[in-house]
Amino acid sequence: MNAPNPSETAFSIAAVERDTGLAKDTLRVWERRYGFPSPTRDANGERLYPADQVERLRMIRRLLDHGRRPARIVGASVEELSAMLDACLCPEGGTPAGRDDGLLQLVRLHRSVELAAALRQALMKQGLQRFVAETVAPLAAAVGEAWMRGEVDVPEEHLFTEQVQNVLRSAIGAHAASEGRPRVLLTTFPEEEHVLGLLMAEAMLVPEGASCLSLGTRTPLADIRSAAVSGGFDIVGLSFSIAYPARQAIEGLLELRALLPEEIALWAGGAAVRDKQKRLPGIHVVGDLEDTMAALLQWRRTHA
Amino acid sequence: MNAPNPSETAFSIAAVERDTGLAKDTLRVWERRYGFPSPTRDANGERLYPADQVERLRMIRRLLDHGRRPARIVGASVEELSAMLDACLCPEGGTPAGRDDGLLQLVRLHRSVELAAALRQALMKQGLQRFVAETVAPLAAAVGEAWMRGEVDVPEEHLFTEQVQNVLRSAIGAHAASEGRPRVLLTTFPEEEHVLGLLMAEAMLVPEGASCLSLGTRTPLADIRSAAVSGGFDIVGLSFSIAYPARQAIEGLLELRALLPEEIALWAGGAAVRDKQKRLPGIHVVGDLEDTMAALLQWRRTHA
DNA sequence: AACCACGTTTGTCCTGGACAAACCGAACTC
DNA sequence: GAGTTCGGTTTGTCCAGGACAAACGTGGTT
Repeated sequence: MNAPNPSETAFSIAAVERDTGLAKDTLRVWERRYGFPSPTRDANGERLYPADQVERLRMIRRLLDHGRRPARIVGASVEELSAMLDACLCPEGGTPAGRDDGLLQLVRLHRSVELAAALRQALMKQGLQRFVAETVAPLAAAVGEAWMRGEVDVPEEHLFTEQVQNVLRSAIGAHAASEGRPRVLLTTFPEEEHVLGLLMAEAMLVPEGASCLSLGTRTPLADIRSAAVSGGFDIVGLSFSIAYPARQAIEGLLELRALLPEEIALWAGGAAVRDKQKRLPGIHVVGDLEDTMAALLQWRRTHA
Repeated sequence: MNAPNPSETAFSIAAVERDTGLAKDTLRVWERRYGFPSPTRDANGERLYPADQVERLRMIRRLLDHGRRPARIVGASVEELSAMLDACLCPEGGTPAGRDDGLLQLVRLHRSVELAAALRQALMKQGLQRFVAETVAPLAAAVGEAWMRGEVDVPEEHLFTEQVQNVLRSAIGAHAASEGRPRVLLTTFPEEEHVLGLLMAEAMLVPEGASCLSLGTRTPLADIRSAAVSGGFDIVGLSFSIAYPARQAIEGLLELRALLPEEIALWAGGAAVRDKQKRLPGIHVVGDLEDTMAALLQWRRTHA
């Protein structure tokens, strides 16, 4: 069962790039500069990364996503990395008390059938908005933390995304296509692939009678503008995951703000833009889902 | 409006990699070997690809996806490439007569609002199965052809996928989660990102009373096996887009067949596996959507 | 018609050097 | 105290040109 088959315990540079998201050039230059990683070589002189080094690289990648810089962490031991990862979690201390980790366990154990069933059941019981606020959002946060800890990986994250997407899209579609105001256009910037933020926003807005259209992820700026103008939208909503570089988000938002006619509002949500309101004049930063509801009410008051 | 701003008419190698899907190493080695592309250089000696060369590279990429080899096409002129692309389309000659290209126009013109509305309307009128067979599938084929011709690009393809996904997922969700047989597990291999094939299959099967679970795209083989076994599925369905290398599909399918218990059937659909039935013993190749229905009937007859 | 051996094509990997953009912290201004 | 400007440092990406294994097509054989 655990035969030390090299093809199972060591990885080519291309495989490591896929697994860690670190470019081949980056892996080579780290080796040159910091002495890590230090892959062995195969008969042909090509790098072979042992599994434990790949694991360390994954931890490093997670820390980079949280804003650390390479110099201090590429040389660190597994224990030090682990300590840093812990420090990143719950900076205010302590896991939210009483959170239901049952769903998280289903994700971790790949229990796809049970997960799908449990999500549908929660939706029925809570209704769409409470389902999003009380089940999906906490679960997404829990999966994100587990990701940081290395307890979930790409396939688990994928399973989670897919099942939540299924449930949310069906529920959103069940609301009769509304003609109500405001008309909201939802999407992300071209470098952002995460779709759940959009779906959660849509799921909060649609039951309130807003009419939403999602362009999906990765829409070029010019396309956002033309869709917003030609579709007669009142609001454009952008979503940013935690891994999106804050600087790039701000730059892109300001550019889009300049592109859009004044009467179309621009809303931005997600970890990358939280607390950046002062740097984003003319843009409404929505910190969380409740903020979204508040923003909606405010818009309606203003445009009565 | 059309100021010859170099930053708008020339692209870095990284930008070309993103736009064409051709790796940086590949672009450099083609330049060395075939003399094309032949980018200019910026002040720092870095490659700058003019827009027309990027366009040619895109055409080349499309031909590669259809099985051509680089030696004959990398040196070709735009006219020759264009002729080859035409030859790839409708090898039997002639566009399907009377096809409704209205939806395709909406995709090409980025009319997201109208597209979403038209799709919903078609669904209402036709019902889920006919909608998939008569509207979605032809539209997907038309978008694929337009992609080959260069008339649609990433953003248009993305818009199309997103809107169809929305409509199909809500329609599928509207069917009460069925307990019926067979129980079908749907997914793709890790290198395959296209999700529409899965959704179309699910949309055909669910109204027949089958109970489907989609794991989404990019599921590792081992995860497919464990999900299929632990979920008590009767059938595992895999979908392959036209760009998926046939060789890799066959290899992966045989490996998965060996991994799965005998009593779980394995179905494969999509352009990459069409006409490969003889090379896939123990695997059911479904050529098109009607084949899927036939396969379902046959399964029920066998397992009565 | 299916299969295998052989030469060719083709993408990926290598080294080691270079540089610009991103980033940090300190000094400075409002 | 909050924000800005400015050097110095870090860091990712790019370059050249060589090498090789895997993928591919072809022609001969069963």
